[in-house]
Amino acid sequence: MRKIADSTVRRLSLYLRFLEEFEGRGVATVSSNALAQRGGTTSAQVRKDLSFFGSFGKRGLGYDVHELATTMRSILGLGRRYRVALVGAGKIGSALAQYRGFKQRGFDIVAIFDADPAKIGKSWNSLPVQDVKTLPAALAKDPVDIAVLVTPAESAQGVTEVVVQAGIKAILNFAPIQLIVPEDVSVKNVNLALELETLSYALGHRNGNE
Amino acid sequence: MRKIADSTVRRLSLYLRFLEEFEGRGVATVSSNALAQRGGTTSAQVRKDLSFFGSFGKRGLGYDVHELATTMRSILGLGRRYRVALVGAGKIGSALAQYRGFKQRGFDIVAIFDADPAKIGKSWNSLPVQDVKTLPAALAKDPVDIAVLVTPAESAQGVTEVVVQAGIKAILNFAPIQLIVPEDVSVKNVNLALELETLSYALGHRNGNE
DNA sequence: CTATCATTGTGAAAGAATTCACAAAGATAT
DNA sequence: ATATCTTTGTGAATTCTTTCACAATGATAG
Repeated sequence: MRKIADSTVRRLSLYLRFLEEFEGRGVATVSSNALAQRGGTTSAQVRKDLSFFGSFGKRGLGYDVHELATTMRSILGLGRRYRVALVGAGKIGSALAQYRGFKQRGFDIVAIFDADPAKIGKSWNSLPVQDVKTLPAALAKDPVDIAVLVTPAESAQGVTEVVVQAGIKAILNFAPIQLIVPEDVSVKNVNLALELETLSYALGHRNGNE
Repeated sequence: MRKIADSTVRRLSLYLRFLEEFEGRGVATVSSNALAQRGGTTSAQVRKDLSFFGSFGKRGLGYDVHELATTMRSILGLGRRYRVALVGAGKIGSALAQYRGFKQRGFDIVAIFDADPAKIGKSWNSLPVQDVKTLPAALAKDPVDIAVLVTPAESAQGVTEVVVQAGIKAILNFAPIQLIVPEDVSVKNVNLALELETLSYALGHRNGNE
């Protein structure tokens, strides 16, 4: 399949959220324009995004909410649950472990690792914090789909190599460095301080919103 | 000044981080290529990004690390500290309140608000959780620069209107909805579940990393 | 059954962002 | 000094993304 832009995939994910919201409210059909307004984009953008994957609407009527939601879930690979390992049991890691949003959307945190002896052995949300040294063995026994890295910047690349070695193909990285990975491994970066810095830039240059 | 792309600003923020790292290691000069490699981009991209703001390098030599870092900080508006109010004292909010990364980079959380009577009055990291109803009065007395919204989706727009009314011009939004704001207010969205969903898309379509 | 209205799907156009490629400037070695 | 090497800054070319605009399709009202 043709390469789909990251920005398109993100929007699909948003559309799905809106579709589920409409579904919950019992709305049966929705137009590209309604989706667009809810997502802060244009109806042409919505239709173009969908068109990369097929044609799902009815002219004159719009899209069947339930049907489109199902299609979106299938495109996004959300028809199954994902096993997630969390590496790094610091402040942010702790919040993620407890955050219900992940589980709600099909992502189950099934293992937590850290290097700090003070944390190893403690239980978090009923999961034991394991020694990161045991990560290869643990993942060999119980493989996971996704690793979430919440380590300090200086240990992130090392941990990356270990999880890649363990066969993981998807990493959500909170450490503020660019990870080097083989090209069949997907990495998404989240950098909270960086988001604040783009806001401080905007405050200094007063140019509207994103 | 000419409108600068958001992607450029984000990269500048990354470059600054690398520059500070080089600075810490006592490196005196750096080439666009060195910065590019560290940031997972190209040297032409680095030079183009910088060129929007001026010309800071020496041909044949590169950039003075300290000088460029100072320039970047000034461009990004990081020559000062920012007062931040946190709205929403849930799991993620709690982690952010404790996260040292913000303070380190000049962002001080100075007030926390929530609507839940069970949380109001408790202290978090030595800051009292205040009733969100008192937000307008509190911000009138002690203004802040940035609001971080960590509320449920359904209350986010309401809170937004309150903080906008209070004169805030920058919002970091963790709620999974598109906030409607006047155009002189900057909004940055962070949506963790959405990041995981782009990973699940990638896992299903096996197309390399971001 | 006909006219009108709503809405999709999509090529083509416009607009943005990235990469290329090279002259200009300066560093370094001999 | 001179030749060679390094690296910047930047227009031009390219590639990617978004928006436009409209024919095609079907719904709806009279």
